[in-house]
Amino acid sequence: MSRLRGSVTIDDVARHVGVAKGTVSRVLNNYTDISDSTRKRILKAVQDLGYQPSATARNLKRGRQDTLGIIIPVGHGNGADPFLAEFIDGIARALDELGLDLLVTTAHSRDHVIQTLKRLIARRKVDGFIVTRTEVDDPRIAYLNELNFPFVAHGRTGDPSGYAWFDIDNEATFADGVRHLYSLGHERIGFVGGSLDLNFARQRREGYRQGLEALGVRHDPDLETIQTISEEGGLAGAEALLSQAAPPTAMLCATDALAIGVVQFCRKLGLKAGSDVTVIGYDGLPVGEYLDPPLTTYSQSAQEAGGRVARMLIDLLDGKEPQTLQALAKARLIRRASDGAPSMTSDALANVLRDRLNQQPPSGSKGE
Amino acid sequence: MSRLRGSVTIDDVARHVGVAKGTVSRVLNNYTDISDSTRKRILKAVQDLGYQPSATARNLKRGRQDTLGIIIPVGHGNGADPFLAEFIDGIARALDELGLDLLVTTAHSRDHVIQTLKRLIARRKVDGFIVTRTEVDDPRIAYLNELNFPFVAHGRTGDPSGYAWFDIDNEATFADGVRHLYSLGHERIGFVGGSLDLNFARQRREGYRQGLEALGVRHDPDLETIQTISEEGGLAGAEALLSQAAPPTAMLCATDALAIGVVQFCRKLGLKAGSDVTVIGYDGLPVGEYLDPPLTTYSQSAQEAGGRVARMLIDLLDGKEPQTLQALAKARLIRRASDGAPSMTSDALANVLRDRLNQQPPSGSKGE
DNA sequence: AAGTGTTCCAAAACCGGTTTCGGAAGTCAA
DNA sequence: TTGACTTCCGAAACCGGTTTTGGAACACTT
Repeated sequence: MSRLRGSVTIDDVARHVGVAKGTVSRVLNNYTDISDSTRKRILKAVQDLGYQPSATARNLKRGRQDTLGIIIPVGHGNGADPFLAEFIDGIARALDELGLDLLVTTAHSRDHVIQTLKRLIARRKVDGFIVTRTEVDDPRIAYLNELNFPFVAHGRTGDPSGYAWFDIDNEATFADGVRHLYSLGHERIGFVGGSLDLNFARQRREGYRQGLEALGVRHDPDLETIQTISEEGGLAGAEALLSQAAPPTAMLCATDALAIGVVQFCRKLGLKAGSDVTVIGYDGLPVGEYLDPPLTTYSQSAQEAGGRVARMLIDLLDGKEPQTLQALAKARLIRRASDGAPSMTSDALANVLRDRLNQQPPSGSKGE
Repeated sequence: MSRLRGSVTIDDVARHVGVAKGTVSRVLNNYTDISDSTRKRILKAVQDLGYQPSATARNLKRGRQDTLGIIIPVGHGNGADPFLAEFIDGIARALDELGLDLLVTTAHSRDHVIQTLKRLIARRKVDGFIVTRTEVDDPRIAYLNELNFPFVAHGRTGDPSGYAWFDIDNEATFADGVRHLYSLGHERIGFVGGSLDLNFARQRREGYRQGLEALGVRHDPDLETIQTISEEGGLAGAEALLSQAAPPTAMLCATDALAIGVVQFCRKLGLKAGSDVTVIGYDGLPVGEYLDPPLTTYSQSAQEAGGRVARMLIDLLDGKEPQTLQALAKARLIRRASDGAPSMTSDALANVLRDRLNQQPPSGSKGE
C-alpha cells in the first residue's frame, strides 16, 4: 500500500485494531477517556507494527517542530570554533533526553544571519533559537525580539533586559584574575583586550579595572591595549605593552587567542612565560595545553553551557517568562604553567627588554 | 485570524488575489499552465504579504523534509572533534545554497547511534544521513543499507561496495609520506598507527607498507607499532620505536594526535623534532601550528570534504545510483617544521638515546 | 418510564500545503 | 456553425496526524 519504505501510519494501526484513528491518537497522547481494554489493544498493535508517528504530520497540526535552531557565524574559510563544537555537543545531549533535535546552520555575514533566521522562522522549521557570540548591539536579538520569537542568548548584549540569556560573569572573572596576579606578587598588571564592539570584551576590561580598584591599585591606561582578537592581535598587544619604560610583569588577556600571541612575542624576545613574565588567557582552548609553556587560562565548560542554554530555551517554550531566565556563571582558573611569581621587577624587565627589542630580527626566523 | 505571529498562509494569498489556493501553489512551483497576468498578480501578492510556504505542510504532502541528518559520536565528556566542526561547516555551506538544512545529533554509544538513527527515520525528520568515522564493520551502514535509507559515508568500511562514500586515498597518501621521507634521506622509517578496527588506520598502515615496497626498502615489523589514537598513544608508540637497538630516524604517524604524543616524547628526551628526528602527522589539526616545532602533517580540507559529501547525498536523493557516487581524494602535505633530513644515522641516534632513556625522570617534571 | 449523567469512541474538521481532475472559455480548422 | 484542441484555473482529494463534536450505550435517579 504505502510506497514509503515500511512507514506505518496511524491509519494502519487503527484498521488493524478496528477503531477510528482519532482513538489511536488519543491513546498515544494519554487522553483519559479510553477504556482500559481498548487502550491495551491499541498499544499492543502499536508495538507489533512498530508504529512511530510522523513528526511532520504532527507538527502541522500542533504548530510545533520539536526542533531548535542555532546559526553559527563563520568567517571566510577560517575554520570553525572548537568552543562551538563542544557547545553544540552540550545542546544535543540536553535535547536528546526530550526527543528534540537541533538544526545547525552557518552564516558568513551579518546579513546572511538575519536572512537565515528569517527563512527558518517563515518556513517554521524551528521553535526557537540559540544565539551565540552576542554583540553589544546585536541585530539578531533585535530581530527576534521584534518578532517575539523565542530564543536564548549565550552572552548578553548592551541592554540585557527583556530576553533570556546565560553568560559568564566576565567582570567577576577578570577581577578575580587581577586578584590572583596580585597575590602572586605582581604589581604592574597589564590587560590585552579585544574590540569593544564585542560585549564580552568590554565586560572583561571592566572586570580588569574593577579588580585593580578593589585592590587599591592605581589604574594606568598605558597598561591597557585593545587589539583584534587573534594571535596577531596578541603579538601587537604584547609589543605595545612591553616596549614601554615601565612594562607590566603580568598580562591578563581577554581570550586565549590573544594570549597565544602574547606568549609568542615573549618567546621571540627570549622571555619565558611563567617565570620571566606571566600570561593568562581566557577560553580554556585545548590548544593551550600544547603551548610551551602550557597556557594558564580561565575556562567555562562549553558543553555545560550548551546544556544549560538548551534547557533554558525549553523552559521558555513551555511558557516561562524570559526575565526569569537569566543566569550568570563564573569561569574557573585552570592553572597550567604560564603564570607565576614575578622573577624581576618592572624596571629590571625594562632593562632586559631594551636591548632585545633593538636587536630583534624583523621576522621569526628560527636559526639553526 | 491566524493566531501564529504573522504567519501568512497560502489561503491568505489566494484570497487576496481572488484565485484558488491551488493556483498559487502552481505559480510558486513553476507550473507552466498559468497565464502571465495571473502569475504576475500572484507573485506580487506573495511579495507584498511576505508569504513563505510552511516547510511542514509542504513536507507532509511531498514526503520530503529538505533536511539532512548527521550523528556525531562523542566520547564520555571528552569534548568534540575540531575536524567535525569544520566538516559541519562545509556541509552547512553546501546545503545553504539549496535551501536545505542540517539536523545535528550526538550519540554517546554504539547502541545510542542506532537508536537515534531509528527515531529520526521513523519520525521522518530527515531525508538522508551523513555518516562519519566509519568503522571496518560499521553497524550504522549495515542498518541504513538494510532499510535502504539514503546516506553517504565519509570514509569507507571493509566492504566499500554498494553505497556512496567519499574518502581520502589513505594508501596513496601514506605511500607518498614514505617516499617523501626517503627522499629526505631517511632509511629507517617508522610507523605509529591506530587500532585496526578503524578502517582508515588499517589503510594507512597498508599505504606505509606499500610505500616501502615501492622503494624496495625491506619492511621491518619492529618499525611498526599500533597504539590507541591519542597523545598517550603517541608517547607509548615513540617509546616502543625509539628504545630499540636500531631506532627509526623518522616516524610517520596515522594521526596528528599520535604525532603530538611522539613529539612530546622526543622533547622529553631532549630530541628536537625536525632535526634530530623527523615526525609527520595526519589531519592538519590547527593545534599542530602551535606545537614546538610546528607539526608537518597531511591534511584534507574538512570543510571541502563536508561540502563534497553533502552534494553527493543530494545527488543520491535525486536518484543517482550509489555505485556512481564513490570518490577518493588525496591529502596534501603541509610542511611545517617537524620534518627534515636526518642529522644522524640510526646508530648514532641509538647511542644518544641509550643514555637519555636511562636517566629519564619518571614523570614530565619541568625543572627550572 | 422518562429524564439525567457518564463512559467511550466514531466521524469529521482541521493544519497548510501539493497535485489531480475536470470543465469553462477561447482558438482554429472544416 | 460545429467539433476538436488548447489554455487556464477552480474544486476537491490528499498527506498523516490532532482535536472537536456528537451520539450510542449504559447506569442511575426520580
